[in-house]
Amino acid sequence: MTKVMTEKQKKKWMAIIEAAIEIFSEKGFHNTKIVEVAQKAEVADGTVYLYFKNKDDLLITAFQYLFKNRLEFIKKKLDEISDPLERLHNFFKLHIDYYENFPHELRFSIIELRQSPEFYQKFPDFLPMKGYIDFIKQLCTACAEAGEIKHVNMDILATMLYGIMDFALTEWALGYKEYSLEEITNTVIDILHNGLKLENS
Amino acid sequence: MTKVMTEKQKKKWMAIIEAAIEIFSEKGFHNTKIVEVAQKAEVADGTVYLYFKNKDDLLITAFQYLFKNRLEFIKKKLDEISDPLERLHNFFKLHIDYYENFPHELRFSIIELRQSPEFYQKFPDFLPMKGYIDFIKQLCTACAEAGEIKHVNMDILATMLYGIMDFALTEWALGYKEYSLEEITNTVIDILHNGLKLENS
Amino acid sequence: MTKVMTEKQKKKWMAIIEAAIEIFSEKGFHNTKIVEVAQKAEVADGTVYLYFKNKDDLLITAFQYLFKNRLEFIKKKLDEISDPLERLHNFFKLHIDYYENFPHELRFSIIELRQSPEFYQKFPDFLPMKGYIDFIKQLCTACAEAGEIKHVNMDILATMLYGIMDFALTEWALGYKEYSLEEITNTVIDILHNGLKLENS
Amino acid sequence: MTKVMTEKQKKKWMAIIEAAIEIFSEKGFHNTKIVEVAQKAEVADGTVYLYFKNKDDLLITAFQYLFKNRLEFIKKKLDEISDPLERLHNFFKLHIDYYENFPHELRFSIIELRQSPEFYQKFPDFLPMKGYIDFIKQLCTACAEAGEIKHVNMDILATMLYGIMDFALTEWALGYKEYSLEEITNTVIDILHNGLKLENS
DNA sequence: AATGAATGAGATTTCATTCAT
DNA sequence: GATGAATGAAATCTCATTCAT
Repeated sequence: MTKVMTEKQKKKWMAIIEAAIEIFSEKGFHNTKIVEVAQKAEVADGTVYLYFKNKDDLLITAFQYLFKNRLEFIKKKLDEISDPLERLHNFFKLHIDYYENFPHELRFSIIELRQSPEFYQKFPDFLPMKGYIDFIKQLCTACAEAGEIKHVNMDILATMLYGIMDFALTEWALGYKEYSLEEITNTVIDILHNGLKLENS
Repeated sequence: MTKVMTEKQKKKWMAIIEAAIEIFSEKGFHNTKIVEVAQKAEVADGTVYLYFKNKDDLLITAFQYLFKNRLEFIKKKLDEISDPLERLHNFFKLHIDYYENFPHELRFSIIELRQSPEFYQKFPDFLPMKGYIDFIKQLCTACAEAGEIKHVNMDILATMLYGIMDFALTEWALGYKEYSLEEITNTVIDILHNGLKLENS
Repeated sequence: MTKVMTEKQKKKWMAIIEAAIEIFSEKGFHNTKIVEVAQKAEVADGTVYLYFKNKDDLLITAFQYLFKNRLEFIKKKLDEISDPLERLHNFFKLHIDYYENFPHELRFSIIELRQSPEFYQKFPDFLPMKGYIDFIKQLCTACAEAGEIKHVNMDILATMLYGIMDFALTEWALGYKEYSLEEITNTVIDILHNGLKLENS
Repeated sequence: MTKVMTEKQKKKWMAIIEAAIEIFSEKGFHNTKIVEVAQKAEVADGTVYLYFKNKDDLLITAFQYLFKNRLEFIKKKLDEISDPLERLHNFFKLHIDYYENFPHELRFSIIELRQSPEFYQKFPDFLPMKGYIDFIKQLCTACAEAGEIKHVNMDILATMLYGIMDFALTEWALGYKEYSLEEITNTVIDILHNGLKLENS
């Protein structure tokens, strides 16, 4: 794809990406046909190849687009808050909110994120979650520095937080559990903050 | 496959399952060719179809085999411990130990577990994690009843615990982080038990 | 296949159908490989599937094409004749002529027409001979109404006539008999018309 | 297969042939699996290959067995009749009777008789109908010699007669027509004997 | 640039046949 | 001789990608 795109081309690029995300999340990468994506984006099959090198490239670009969007959405909202702990708690809520509003993006990032190792070997620079987890780490570090939480390994903490959210959302999305997302959020925040230990123990 | 198998057949069945797990975890389900599995198991392509209905069946059976084995392995070890909290902590350690010993099983269960929704629709009874999470729930409930931890929603707690382990292991397996698995385990246990709140806050 | 075809596409469609008829009649349906058909039609394997849903569809469409063509060819020629008996006799001759001119169509319709019951169960609407036998029935009925032949069960008569032609042609096509097709035609017409009874008996 | 068979082996041979005829006639040659035949005959798959060289051989032998049996059955019955015309008429009735009693043999001989030309090329000696049509020819010749019917080309007449019966039975077997087999037989005999010409024409 | 018809490599699965027991 | 597990060749059909228009 040429570097500079006209407005019209940018629109087409986005139409394809968004069609791709929607269908990837419904059917999974391997069960998605390029024709379907093209049809949903209202372009010809061949056109997809004018904008993306191949199907892999479409997937990767879709991920990056998705994570970048989500992080921007959340960062913007968090800008209004200054207290570090408050910011961390709200991050959780926003992350979960986001998926309530864009459910197939959830399915997409959950289902397709974990590609085969071969995929990662082929594209070692594909680290869509990195920016995301780094941001969580920053939030945690800020809390620790403000004396609001303990000093633990912040890499581990951030990973742990992402993992909890990711898994809980997965289970919720797959419809196995009856509890509400809000209930999850509150329970998780409570456990993390206060621990499981009984107060008087 | 006929219900009753001779010893020889059982061996072949296992050879195929294990070859499948290994290759599925290296390449992912869709990039694995039955011929490869057959070759690794040292049987002919057609033989795979004597033991498994089709590729999907092979995947499903592989999962069930894996989860059953892991849970049995862990349950056996935990039998020696009676203190509920001790049992919960050890469960963590054993879960993580297990994967240190069988690394491609980790990759397999992490990578392939979350199939496309279509897959779940096709096989609604395929809930390999269910038994696993139920067991975690039992461990937690025992702790709560013994007055060792707070009474929270045990479904959420169990899911959360699984999610943490799962995600941390994924990150570790994919090689993004330098910290050791032991460090993860200890940090996680500490956070969950004592919370992130500073002692004197 | 889309309903509307360009001239170029129609040509390709016909090339495939005709290649199929030729090879089906040489080798039979089950011994015909799609690749062979594609090669003879000078298209890629995949192209066959752009024009026909699958191999069964190709067979069915080929039949319909063949019977429709033959019936049209014969009807056109018969239009020039008005005497009912004359028309019936000429129908015979034309039917047989047709196959002398298009020998593999003969082999095709003879060999493949009688598929397994399963085939008929799968495609209950596939009655390529129906139009053909109905037309014979009309010819016979016209003769009877014109007082040129006896009133017998016209369904049976039509079926009988088709059966005679079909079987005689088969034997001839398979090369068992030395007698000419013309000799067959004349003998058959004589027997049917005058009966086997001796004049003076 | 060794030339000399014990009683037990003969039984097995027949069990396989009869299973084959039954399944071939239900599903057609190409849709019949050797395993199915073996199961119905209550032998192992491998055993079929002890008695028959391969699937083709099984088909050929089945045909020969069938035609020989039918012809013997009919000849025996006809032995009781001496008038040539009577014998010819009864041949018709018996032929049709036979199939009423053994319906899948009908389907079998109708469906599978006309294999691909390749099949005939491979097995030029496979002429199961030959003996049958020859017999019809003898019956006709006898009538002619006895002055009961006209002298026409007896090859053609015999072929014609077989063709009529075959096609009428096919149509009847496939269930397209409502008329009874008896009605067919009588109409056919009448037409052949008296012709279609009106008496007074 | 956009189209979509055409391509053809590739993978699952079946099943006739073999062969060790 | 009988068994039936194992073999592996073979064929349909799909779909990412190309390319003539």
